[in-house]
Amino acid sequence: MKLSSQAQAFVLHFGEMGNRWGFNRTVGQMFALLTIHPSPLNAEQLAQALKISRGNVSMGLKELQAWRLIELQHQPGDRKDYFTAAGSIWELARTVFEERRKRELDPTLSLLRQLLLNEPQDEQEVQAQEKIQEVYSLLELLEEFANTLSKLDHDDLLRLMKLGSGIVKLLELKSKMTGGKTSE
Amino acid sequence: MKLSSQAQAFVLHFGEMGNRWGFNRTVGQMFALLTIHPSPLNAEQLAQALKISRGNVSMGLKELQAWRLIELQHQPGDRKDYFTAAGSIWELARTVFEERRKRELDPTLSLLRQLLLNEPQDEQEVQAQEKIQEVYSLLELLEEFANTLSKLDHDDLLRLMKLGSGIVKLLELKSKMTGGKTSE
DNA sequence: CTTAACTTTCAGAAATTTCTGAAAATTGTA
DNA sequence: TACAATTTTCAGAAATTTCTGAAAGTTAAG
Repeated sequence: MKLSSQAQAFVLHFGEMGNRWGFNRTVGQMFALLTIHPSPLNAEQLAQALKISRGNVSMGLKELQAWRLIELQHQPGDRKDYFTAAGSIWELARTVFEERRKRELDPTLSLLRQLLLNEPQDEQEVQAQEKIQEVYSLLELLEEFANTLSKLDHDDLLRLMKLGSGIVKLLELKSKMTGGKTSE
Repeated sequence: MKLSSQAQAFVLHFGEMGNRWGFNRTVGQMFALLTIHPSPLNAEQLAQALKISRGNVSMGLKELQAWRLIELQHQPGDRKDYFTAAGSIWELARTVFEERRKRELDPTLSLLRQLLLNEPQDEQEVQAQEKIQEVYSLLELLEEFANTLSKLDHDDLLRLMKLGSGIVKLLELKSKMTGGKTSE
């Protein structure tokens, strides 16, 4: 378990970006290491490579499994649990995307839905309600769009992402064919 | 500065989601309050409404300005600084999207670009390099796609997001016209 | 059943982040 | 310029998150 300086830098960086991506430093490092390492690793190896405690590794693995980002494997004749990244880079990215959608969007949608059930009691509340409705509509649309993207197969997703400004032309094309704008 | 229970719940929730969206509790609360409140608020009012210190408000306002999510206004005959959310809900969402792209993608792209400049020294490093290249390509594509989306005007964005599974048909349509798949 | 290999748990320690409030800095007005 | 109103800063306090490591739990093999 000797890391090249390349791998080292990669792992440390993902540790630092961890916060922003939704997990903590060591979880980020563990994920990066399992992603970049060619073969599965066990808890002991992770602890040693990252210089963190065995307990911390155990907790981190649990979290990465909750994110569905790693999977357990067994080596024949070895009782230890070995882990690897759950799939290709693209699959991992998809999973992160989906999990983040769940964690960042769903709780808010659920609360706002709740709030919109109440009857506003005065002018103040009517105005607040309107704002809440706007936020809700936007987030709901975003959620649906995210779902749509999640369901695209790899080729379609790739094509879509590569469209660039061609996307506008395509939208106009569609517009002409069906003869309508969504905002009308 | 009396908050309806609606507004209260909205503000508290955005405080709690704050972490996940890239800022801390009180910054999240301040942003929510400035978004839902019909008129601009000054620092004193924010401190009072959220029961936080004046200094904390000052720091929070600074951060929200760095995010370009609020803007300063002045009331005639009043020396205090008043703040409101910087634009409509849609504009705010766009801004959050762009700022997050900057914070979550750009540093990583920059590091990976750096790592890819090094000549791999052995087989291990060649393999690592390949993985890094994969991650880089994906993130770069994501960044470009995010840029494309950012540049779409409101109507186009709305149309795109509402396409749902229609998006596949549109992609196929394009495919037929130009006669190619991106993956070939 | 027993044991040894391994994993998980969790109380408290350490590290990090956030918050307070008093002092310093800034700014508009006279 | 002087001053009062307002905002900013920042050292230390408080709150929160993360981490450790020893103990408890689990599991496969004999």
